[in-house]
Amino acid sequence: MRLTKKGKYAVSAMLDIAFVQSTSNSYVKICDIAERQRIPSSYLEQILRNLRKADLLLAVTGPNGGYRLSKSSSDISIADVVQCIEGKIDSTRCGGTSNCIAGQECLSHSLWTDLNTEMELFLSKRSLEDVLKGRKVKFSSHKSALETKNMIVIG
Amino acid sequence: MRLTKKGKYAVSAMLDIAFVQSTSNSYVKICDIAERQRIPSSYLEQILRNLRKADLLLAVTGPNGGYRLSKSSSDISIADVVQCIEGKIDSTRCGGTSNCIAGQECLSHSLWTDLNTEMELFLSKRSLEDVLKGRKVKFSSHKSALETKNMIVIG
DNA sequence: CTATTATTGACTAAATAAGTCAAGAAATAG
DNA sequence: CTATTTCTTGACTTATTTAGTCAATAATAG
Repeated sequence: MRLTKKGKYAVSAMLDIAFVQSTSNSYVKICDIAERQRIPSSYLEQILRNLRKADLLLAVTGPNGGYRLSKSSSDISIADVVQCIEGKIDSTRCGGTSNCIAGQECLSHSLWTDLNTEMELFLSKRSLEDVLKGRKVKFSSHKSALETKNMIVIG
Repeated sequence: MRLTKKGKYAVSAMLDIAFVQSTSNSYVKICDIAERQRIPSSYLEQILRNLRKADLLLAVTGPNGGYRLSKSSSDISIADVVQCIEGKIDSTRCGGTSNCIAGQECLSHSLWTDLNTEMELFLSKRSLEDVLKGRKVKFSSHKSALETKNMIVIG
């Protein structure tokens, strides 16, 4: 499997957006996400662009624009996000063709495909909402999203 | 998690050795493993060296020398092999320190550590022997290991 | 019109993985 | 003891991937 910073940034960003949406109705700007999640904003642009193309995000240009989840945070799995950014998970040597060596499938082939399946399952079972809920929130609810901006550590 | 060609080569090589040992008593030479498993032999040297340093292999120099497993194939897990080559699996952004962002633990932190745990467990549960046994062997048992050499695709 | 914000694609830099090499040391067969 | 076989070592190069940058463009609210 592949799980790079880019994929982790993507998950952090999606969780950030999901969180902001859960407390306000506004669109979320790249630069705000970048600041909160400590992600280089020009890199984040690239990432959010892919998430949008994959229809996981909606974007609105212009003043008060930004990003929104395209569907409920309970309908987007971590696997959706990771696969969008990292591509299809594949641990095999042959790229899944089973032509590992001299046209034959090797034994570790199924070891790696089984591992893939395991990981995909793990990430598919968890929605953004699940992950958000897993957290003991660190700020009191009467504060606005803006006020607590610096405290949100959803990364 | 990290799982590169190097780690997969290592697993292939260990399975190859385990297999040869299960049919004969001889030490297994780098160049034979390299040929069967299609691994650049000078790269394989480097890999086997690490497996030896980690006491997963024993080596004997000189004519009829080569490598042997240091213990039973049922006592060496895939996790042992992968961790020896790839180092400790760590998917978190902070390197496990929980200082993800501004000194605070981020929410996805536990997502990634849980994923780590899951994968480690998966690989720990499988010994070399288990993986070998999972295979429907493709050659009849009356042939010698040497005769069937080219058919062994344990990769 | 102007300010704001996403969009695009091509670009560079840094890190990591993959692979090579040459010289050496150990063991053994003969 | 000598020639051959085989592992040992460490430094090296190259290729690939990841990470990050940038500048110009397009859309929209007010």
